[in-house]
Amino acid sequence: MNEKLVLIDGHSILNRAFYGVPDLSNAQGLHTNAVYGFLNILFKILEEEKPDYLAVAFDVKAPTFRHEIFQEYKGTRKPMPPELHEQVPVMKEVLAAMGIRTMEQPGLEADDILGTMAKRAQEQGVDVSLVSGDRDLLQIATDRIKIRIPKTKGARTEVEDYYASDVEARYGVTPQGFIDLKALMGDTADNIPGVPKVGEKTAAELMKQFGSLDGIYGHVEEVSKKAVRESLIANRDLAYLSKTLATINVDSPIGFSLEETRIGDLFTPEAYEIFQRLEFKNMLSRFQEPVQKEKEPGETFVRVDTAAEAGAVFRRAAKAGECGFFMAADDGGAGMAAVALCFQEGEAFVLEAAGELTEEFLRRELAGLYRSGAGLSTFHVKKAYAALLCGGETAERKEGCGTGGLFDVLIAAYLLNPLKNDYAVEDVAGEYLGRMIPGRKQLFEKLSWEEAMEQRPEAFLSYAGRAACTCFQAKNILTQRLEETGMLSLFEKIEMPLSRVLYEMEKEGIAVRKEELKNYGDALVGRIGELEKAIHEAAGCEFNINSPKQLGEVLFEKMGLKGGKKTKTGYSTAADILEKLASDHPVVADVLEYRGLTKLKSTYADGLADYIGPDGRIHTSFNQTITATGRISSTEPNLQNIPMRTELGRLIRRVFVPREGCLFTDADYSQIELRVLAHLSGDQQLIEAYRSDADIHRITASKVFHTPFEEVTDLQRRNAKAVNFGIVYGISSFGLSQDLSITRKEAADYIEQYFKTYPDVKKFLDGQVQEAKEKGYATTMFGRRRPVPELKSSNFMQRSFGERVAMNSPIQGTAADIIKIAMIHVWEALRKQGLSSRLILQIHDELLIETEESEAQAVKELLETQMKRAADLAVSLEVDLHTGKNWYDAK
DNA sequence: GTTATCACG
DNA sequence: ACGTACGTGATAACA
Repeated sequence: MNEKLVLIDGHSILNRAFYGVPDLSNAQGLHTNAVYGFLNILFKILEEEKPDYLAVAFDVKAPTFRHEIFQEYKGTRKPMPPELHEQVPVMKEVLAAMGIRTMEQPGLEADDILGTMAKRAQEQGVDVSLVSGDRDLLQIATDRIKIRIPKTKGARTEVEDYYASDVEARYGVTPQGFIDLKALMGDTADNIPGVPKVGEKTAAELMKQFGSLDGIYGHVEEVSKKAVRESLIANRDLAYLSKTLATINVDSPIGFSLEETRIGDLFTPEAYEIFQRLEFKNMLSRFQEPVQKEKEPGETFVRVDTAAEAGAVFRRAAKAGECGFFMAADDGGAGMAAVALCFQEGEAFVLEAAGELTEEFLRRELAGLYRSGAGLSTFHVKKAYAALLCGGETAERKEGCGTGGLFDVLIAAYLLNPLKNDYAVEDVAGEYLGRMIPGRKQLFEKLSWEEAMEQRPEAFLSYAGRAACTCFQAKNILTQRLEETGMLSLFEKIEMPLSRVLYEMEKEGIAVRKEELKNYGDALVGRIGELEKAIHEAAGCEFNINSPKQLGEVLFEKMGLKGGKKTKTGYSTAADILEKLASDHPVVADVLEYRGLTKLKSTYADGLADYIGPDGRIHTSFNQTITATGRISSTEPNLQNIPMRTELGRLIRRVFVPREGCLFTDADYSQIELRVLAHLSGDQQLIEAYRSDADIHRITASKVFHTPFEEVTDLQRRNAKAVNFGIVYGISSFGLSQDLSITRKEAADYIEQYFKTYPDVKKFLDGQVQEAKEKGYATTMFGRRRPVPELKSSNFMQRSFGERVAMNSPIQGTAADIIKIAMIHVWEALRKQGLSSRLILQIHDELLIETEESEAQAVKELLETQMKRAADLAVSLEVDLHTGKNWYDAK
């Protein structure tokens, strides 16, 4: 078995990875997608080849790059985008850390280095795999040198392999012939002139006929096309010059030997640190276990397993006055595997729920610690309330939401960077304490806390201990960062109290009538069956209507509807496309109806049923650290997207009911985002419009279309409404034209008129973009920040997106801040007034209260008061109130 | 696991 | 010329 060398064309693969992998960046804003993609390709190749030697070649100077998709536009050399440029040194750093030889040499192109290395290795009896995205390398393929070209196919990469024989099979020329082919065609991107009049087709034909460049010139008179023949004769020198230029020099004077490329351990501690920094979390699992650092000097984790000792630990924590704790609890606070405490740097006590230390015991002790008035810092406080609050609250903490003294590291980290997909204790440790610690996934993969505790006791001890220490230590720095960024008050006054409110709302849940839900679902089945039959009949075959792929094929190929391609995988069958085709064939309407009904059935009728608990209620999760703008989200199930817009869908709200003796009170803000816009922009026209208390869309229509208020048509009002929405989203004429099915020109006119009507709105929006460009983030009225890294992108699309985000985020975010404030005040007012009515749902601009019948009036007044006064704007906040015996009736 | 679709504000 | 509305989450299909 021969030894094996893998050679990689560095810039080419990096370039390919850059365009093949969606934009990624780490916490420092460094782009990482190309490096990530490169490593994925590298690992795939290494797994397949298991080589003995490995090296990566770079050009010394690579100012420009040519991407595959630009190859057809010969001569277009795209400058390397800065997002890619900044990744080149990072890539080299990564390779160096992994002990992989990088080869670059002034005066030599990467191709020449690769070719020479490949040839020398071959001479030494070593098999070679050369990985490049560039087909030019095919010329050095032999029966021992394999050229491997990675292709991004959808999500994963496939590799095309070429030995010399494969080149011939695929292109009809030998690797040598490949050079001649290029010499004939030329390649402006590589500054190879080629022979005028000879393009891709002609060159291939000539090569087929004569076999080589020499062959062609040996029989040049036999070239049939006159123009080509004359050009060949006239440009003989040019052709041979081109050949020289196109030839990769496999005898370059390189200063690299095969031996120095021998592979060592790639997964070194240095590499581990870089991977951490780049946030390539899923790649960390490739590292051997021992990479998890030895305990830092002076770091001690103590396992405590008797009640007496545990009690002493809690007393010491209370005495210390400041304590970080970490609860290893998987679901919403129900089961707790362990709790770890840290009240002195570098020292943690881990209390596992076992033996004497029952969960109940731990909860009580924790609650006692909290009642003692100690400052507590933890990660995901919402999960801890079940413990913290057991046994009641102290009188002083019954004021407000009682979150004084609590600090949630998760929420703080979210506020400081709301764009991350997930937050974990280990990330906070790395980002804010500069301490790299092994992550949960890395240590325990998919184990539950309970399993981790049993199967990896030592790792569990140190993870839990470190987590507690991280909470303890991070509080200061996070507080400081919140202060510096102007978000401390947002954190203390809004987010922390809100976490308590959300906990209570989740615990409360909402009652759902199971039988009625079942009936609702059953009622859909009949019609779904009818539609299915009708659609299959119209199509003339049975197929899965739920498959966009099959549906597209049936509609657009078999039935010949004109639709054209829309998505990268095929035809779009989205509702807005189908609606435009509804008049072409009756089956389209059936498909749309079928879609609507199956959605109701699967997501709502069947989907919700799975979440009804033993208490007959659904307890959703309200997530506080998900959205980029500051909204909350709802999962398992999502109760923020229960149907509303169609009557049939809306009927499902009848199954959501208040408990016995209660009714629902529903309160929603009227156009809160537009009112926020009026306030933030200070536009007098818009403010006046709201002060006049008339239909805002109608007023806008009247002004924009220069029509007396009374004569505004429904269409004009609808258009004005769409413009109003568009403004909030960060308007573009294209987006508006799509929404209204009008031309872009007309849409642009509407927008222009709108801005003439409300000139300060335009000033405001422009200012927001400007400010976000300068600062790198957008800000809400309450200081919440959303970073907008897209504004720096060199890509037009991305940058435009950034601009819309810069316009939208302050508006959506401020509205989110306001309703959060309202929620806290409503919750506190209910408690203060001793009412038993409960806040149970929030749907962005709407609150739902399960209201004790006798408290109906009090609740109404309280809701209206608190919601209206949640923020002091230049326009009033209006609230619509409804009551009913189910959610449908209360809207 | 990713993609397309569609429910909500 | 580029190709889009802002913010979410659940489902089914498909790889």
